[in-house]
Amino acid sequence: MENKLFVYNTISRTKEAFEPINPPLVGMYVCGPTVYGDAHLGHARPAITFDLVFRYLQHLGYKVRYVRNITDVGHLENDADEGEDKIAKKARLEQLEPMEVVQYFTDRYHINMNQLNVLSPSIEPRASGHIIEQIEIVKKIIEKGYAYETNGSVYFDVVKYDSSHHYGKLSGRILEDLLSNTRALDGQDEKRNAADFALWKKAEPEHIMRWPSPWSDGFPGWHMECSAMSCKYLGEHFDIHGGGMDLLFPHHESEIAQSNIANDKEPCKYWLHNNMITINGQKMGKSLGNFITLNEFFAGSHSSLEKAFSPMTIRFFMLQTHYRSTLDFSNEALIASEKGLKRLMLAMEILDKLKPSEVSTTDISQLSNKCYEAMNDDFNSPQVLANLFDTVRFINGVNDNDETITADDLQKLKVIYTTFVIDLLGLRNETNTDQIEIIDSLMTMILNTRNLAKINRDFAVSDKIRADLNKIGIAVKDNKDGSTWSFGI
RNA sequence: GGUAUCGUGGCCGAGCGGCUAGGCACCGGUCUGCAAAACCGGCUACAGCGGUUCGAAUCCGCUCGAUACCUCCA
Repeated sequence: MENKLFVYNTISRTKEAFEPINPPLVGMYVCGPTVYGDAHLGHARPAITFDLVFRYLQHLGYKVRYVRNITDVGHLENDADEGEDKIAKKARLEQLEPMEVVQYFTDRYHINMNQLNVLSPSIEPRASGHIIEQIEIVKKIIEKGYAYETNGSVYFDVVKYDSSHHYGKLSGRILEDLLSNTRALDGQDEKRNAADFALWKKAEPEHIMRWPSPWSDGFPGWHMECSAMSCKYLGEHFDIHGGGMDLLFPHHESEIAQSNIANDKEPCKYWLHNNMITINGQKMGKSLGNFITLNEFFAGSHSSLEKAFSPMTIRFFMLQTHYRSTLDFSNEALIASEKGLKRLMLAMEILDKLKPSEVSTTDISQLSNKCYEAMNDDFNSPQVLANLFDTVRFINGVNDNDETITADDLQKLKVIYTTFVIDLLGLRNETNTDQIEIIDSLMTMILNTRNLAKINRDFAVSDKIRADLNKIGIAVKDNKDGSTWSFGI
């Protein structure tokens, strides 16, 4: 295949040719959700971004092992409450076992991901299921002299590490700046330096989630789980590590440090980061009242939403923006996407029904190339969509007999649309295909009746039928040849 | 304050030195009993100020603004 994929590597700040370490195998690790609440837009973006990457790499013929973790241990409330495990807190409030909370929100996360047509990763490991692996890495780092124990907790010695490696090379930081910028901690400083981070944390008595270790009953430091699980399933040095840009520092930076000491090598070859999301230009936050979960989007049950937005609308909207750009949500923008998606899906339906002619009035071959070029340029999905929309105009033109297409080109066009819209962008028509045949028969009956009224010039009746159908969400359109219907307005 | 990512028309967003983005909205027109869809046409921007260049939205510098991270923890 002559396709040459280029990906933007955060660590080099440039687009690099993608060359797997062991082709055709590709290992990809992406930081998954912390399951202590319903998924929101901040979860949807990386999921959809790396779903696109996953789909495209497979399309190019690579055998991809995609690992996306579930974080289910040792989280703190980062807002008001101090020192309490996010999951443990929720468990206490709900009178549930911590693992019950984890299960509940993991299931709900999976449902949301299915709705967004995000493919399941190859492996979805849980941090709590890999405590032993994490402890082993901590031991290794201690043996190599880059970690120390204080009061049952183990910390990574960032200052020592930085003397031989560059701590901050991923996020563009310099250790001296980090140290000088760090605010003075009040009290119990177990760390030698402010920049040091925990590899193992001793659990306080009230902390429910805890595991035995050589140092204390406690839980692993945050960065440990990704190092342990990526190493276990993808090896010490794998191809792609992805995640949100908010994880750049300190999370991914620290993973690099751990890996360099534990395994004497970089964890991965390419670092890919998706950009963040804002709502009406503001960051999303519980305190700002614009914290909207995916379920609220799908149901339209949040005060700042004018209406419900379907999963495919959300997906389409995200794909209309490049993954490395910030993405701003607003009702107006979502409504625009909803209509755009509908136009695209309608064109695909029309495409299925087009009749071929002797000649084509446009050059189809360019479309495929343009779409591949866009995808190869760091997964430029908005450019792919723009290319497809250019052809929508042509498809409509054929339908209106203003343009013509040969049988051969028609077949090619169908393949291109199926490949890019359905397979790669992962968009799908949201009407239920099981029931659509019955509905279609019913609608034919209704429209025939309505047509009788029209022939009799009884427009009061014909308009009432159309208006009533409109109310239940069915649009009727009259053409020269008859009437057609569709879901929507 | 530091680091990172960005600042494009009414809105959302591609673009990476010269040439068209695309979607939505809006305004005309074709079609139509009416409407919608579809099609045709119109509107047409690059935060600001300097600089490089024959030529800059695109490169460089500064200013302003936005978002994320910079904390014990995930």
